[in-house]
Amino acid sequence: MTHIYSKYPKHYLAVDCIIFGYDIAEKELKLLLIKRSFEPALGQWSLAGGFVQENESLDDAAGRVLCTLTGLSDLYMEQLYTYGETKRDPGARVISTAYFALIGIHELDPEINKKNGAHWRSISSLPELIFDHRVMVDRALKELVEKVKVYPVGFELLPEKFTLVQLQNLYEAIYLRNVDKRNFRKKILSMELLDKQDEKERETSKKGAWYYRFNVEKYRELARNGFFFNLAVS
Amino acid sequence: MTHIYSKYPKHYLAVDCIIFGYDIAEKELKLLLIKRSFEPALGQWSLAGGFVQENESLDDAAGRVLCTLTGLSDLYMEQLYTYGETKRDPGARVISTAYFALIGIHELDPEINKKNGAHWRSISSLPELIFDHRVMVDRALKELVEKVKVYPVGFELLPEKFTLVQLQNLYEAIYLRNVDKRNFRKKILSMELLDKQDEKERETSKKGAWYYRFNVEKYRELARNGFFFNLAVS
DNA sequence: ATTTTAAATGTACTATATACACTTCTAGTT
DNA sequence: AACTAGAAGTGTATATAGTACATTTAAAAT
Repeated sequence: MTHIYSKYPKHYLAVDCIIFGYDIAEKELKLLLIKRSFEPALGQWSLAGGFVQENESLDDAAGRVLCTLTGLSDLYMEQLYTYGETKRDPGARVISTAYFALIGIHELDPEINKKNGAHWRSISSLPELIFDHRVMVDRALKELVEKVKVYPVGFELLPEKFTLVQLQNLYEAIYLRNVDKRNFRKKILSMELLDKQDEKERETSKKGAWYYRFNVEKYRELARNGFFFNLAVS
Repeated sequence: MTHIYSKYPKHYLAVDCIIFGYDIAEKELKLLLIKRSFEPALGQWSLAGGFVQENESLDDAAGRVLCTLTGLSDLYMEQLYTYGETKRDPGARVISTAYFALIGIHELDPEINKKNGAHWRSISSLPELIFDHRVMVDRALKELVEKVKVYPVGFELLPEKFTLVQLQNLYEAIYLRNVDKRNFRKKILSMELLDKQDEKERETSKKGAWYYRFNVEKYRELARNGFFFNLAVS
């Protein structure tokens, strides 16, 4: 007996991951891209992707792709959009769900990258990407800008301990504009979500800059009570 | 010769549409739901959906489903989220991309609804829905609330001509809270996007309320120059 | 003429966002 | 020991936007 749905066509389904990182030294937002080692489009740059298997959800598939590539699990990850144009992949019709992920570059072993053909590339000078991957990246960038305004996701791109200067530089790299130092500090500190550490970062200045940590528990507690994170600039 | 992707599994792909309408008289947000006339889940309530065909994009599929159901094309429509849990449909593994659409209830011929088994149901008293459709609706509702704050999409739910009272009632129905009449009017009128008509709505009061029209061209022009629509309330 | 009902209107206050420049700290140099 | 250099750190005044709030106006019905 044929299945009730059997008169409908089936499709290849993929996930593609837009993986953001932030380079503290260069003060630049980066993307983890793959130099393809297989056809079609061998040798060209692409997002990390993979086909959705029978027994895994979309989220699982994206998590698997991310974990295979980075060796990391429990990354910040979010579904972005599903791209379903019939001709988007010249190899065959493939529908692809894009995910964006945020990872601290420091967490990632450069050896793993080498092994996987993965490279961090600056947002400001991206190579040409295959298929509609550039469209995905542009959407992810927009989403990231909106997201960091009202959710404390920027911290995912920094190490556990970070300075206010580093945090501000990150926001400037995402917003692509300068932010007033005093207003930025006033705003973030007034939320009382950052715990000042007894330790200074001493690489970039003689004076040194105090380390802070983002207090996730406190944020969750406040958010439950209707608190809204906000670091938007106009 | 087998195709390069042939080692990967294929999947059923569907679209489901969360169709919002607004009842001016009842001042209530509504959803267009289907009483299923086929298995699985015959007789239960569901969103309007359909399978994605070989030769159509996801957007096309959603447009087709909407058009089949309502007889209307060029509806306001937007991709919402893709649901890919393996067991979400008990009939078979089906990945579904949810779209939300906004339509003016007045535009829709009640006869077409009858023919299609479609019914407008109040958001405040929705029946139980099949599969994960309730989850889709909840996400769409959240999205709608955020959307009407910063984009002029609420007008899609009203007739061409509407009064400020009707517009405010719509926002109150979406926000699920009362809004100050004077502040609301001040805000929307200061944007100078509404063209006052020489005609009054006379059904609901002796005095009558002036009709307005939303000026799309003006909005587009302003938006190009960095203007941001905003009818958020805190 | 009076009543009734919903539409229409303005101002004072509060909170948030923005603009802006000097002082502090400390390692390295003289 | 004093000086220099370079980045970290800090406060206030102004402008803008958000909020709270009550009376008048219009017109149909009696």
